[in-house]
Amino acid sequence: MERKTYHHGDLKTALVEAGIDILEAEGLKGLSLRSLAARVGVSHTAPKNHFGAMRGLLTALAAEGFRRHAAHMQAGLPPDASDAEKLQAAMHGYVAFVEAHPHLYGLMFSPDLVDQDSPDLIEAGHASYLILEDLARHLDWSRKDEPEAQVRGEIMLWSLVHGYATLRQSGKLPLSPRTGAVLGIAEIAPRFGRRTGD
Amino acid sequence: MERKTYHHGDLKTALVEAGIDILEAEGLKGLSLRSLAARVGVSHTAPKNHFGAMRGLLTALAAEGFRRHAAHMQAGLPPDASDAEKLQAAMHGYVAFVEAHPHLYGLMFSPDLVDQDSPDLIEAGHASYLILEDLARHLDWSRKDEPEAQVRGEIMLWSLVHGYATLRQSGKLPLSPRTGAVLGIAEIAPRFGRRTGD
DNA sequence: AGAGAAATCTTTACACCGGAAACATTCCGG
DNA sequence: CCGGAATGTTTCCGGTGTAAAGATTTCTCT
Repeated sequence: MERKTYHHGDLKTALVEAGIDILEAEGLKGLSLRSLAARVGVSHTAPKNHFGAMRGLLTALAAEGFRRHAAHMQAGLPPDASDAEKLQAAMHGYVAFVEAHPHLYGLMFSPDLVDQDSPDLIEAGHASYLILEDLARHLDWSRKDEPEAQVRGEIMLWSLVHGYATLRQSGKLPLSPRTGAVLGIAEIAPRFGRRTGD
Repeated sequence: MERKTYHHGDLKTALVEAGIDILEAEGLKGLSLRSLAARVGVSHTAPKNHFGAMRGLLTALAAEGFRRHAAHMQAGLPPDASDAEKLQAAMHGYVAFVEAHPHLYGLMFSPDLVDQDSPDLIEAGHASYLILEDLARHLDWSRKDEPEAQVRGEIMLWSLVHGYATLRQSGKLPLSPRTGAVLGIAEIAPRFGRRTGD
């Protein structure tokens, strides 16, 4: 990458894009400030002006990861379908995204590498979570003696998808298609809650 | 750490113990071959004889993590209790361990840092999983049209605990005690499956 | 338009890191 | 008891993140 001007023009977004590219191609260990800067055609200290330090860069990458994650789930929702079917599709999209971008998803949940207080990250993460939450809202988790079971149910749903996806990612679950299929868990999930009106 | 003999005597286990200590005190970024070797009182290349490289050391740490994880769950099981109560206790112990040793648990599920083919790691990981599996075996997940629902149920249970624990660890779940309490999810979990004979 | 301030990028230097290679010391089995 | 194997050290190398100081461009204000 050569450039003619002293200033890059849009270095910040270029670094984020190249950073995600490296992350997906080589994983975290392949992502260094120097290799990243070289790819963009800039000195290895240039990123400091935009991200402060490595931690800031990784935080920006994680936030972008949440945005892409949300977009991927959103894009996979069938427009005319029941809530249960939409939830199923969202969970399927969730797991598929993790499987397609394991390093990026891992970074998104690495508090040691990412600044959890970043407003950008918090907003992107919350927006992503809202997709699942909205779909789970239509399930009835309540019991008379547990007024907060609804919220707890949403957390459970998230825990289930996140846990399954990360276990797959870490190679702990052999992907025997009949037992571990993504669809399997997405099919069975809505049975956790009794649908309203059932 | 000073020593009088040229040979350490039991360097391998000393490195594992010190490695876990550093991991828990400072996290992964604080764990370097040099800092570790210095703490044990040995040159920074000495670990190579026992672990080959950094990857081998981290693999040994992860395997030890699985052993401690299993021991922690096992120790927390009430001796005279129903299967449902034991499962509850095991899940509680699972989450508690992750919360007490976040960096160690994170390493245990980091395929980029750990050799997933290590026999030692595989055995330790499997032994740990068996605790949950045995307890979940007494739940009846089966439906007539899904002969493999039992296995799928065990995977779901593991996904749920693992997902909840790691979401907590990553700070994504605010620990509002009434909604996110560890006990809450442990209480609600057995309802996923219909107990045999209910 | 022009001058000073701010933003952006480079160069240089430093401490730390993991790993390879050659060497020193100790242990252990024939 | 001796020679090979195991264990540990020294030295060196390329690579890393970051701090500091200087160069270049753009922005802002008058």
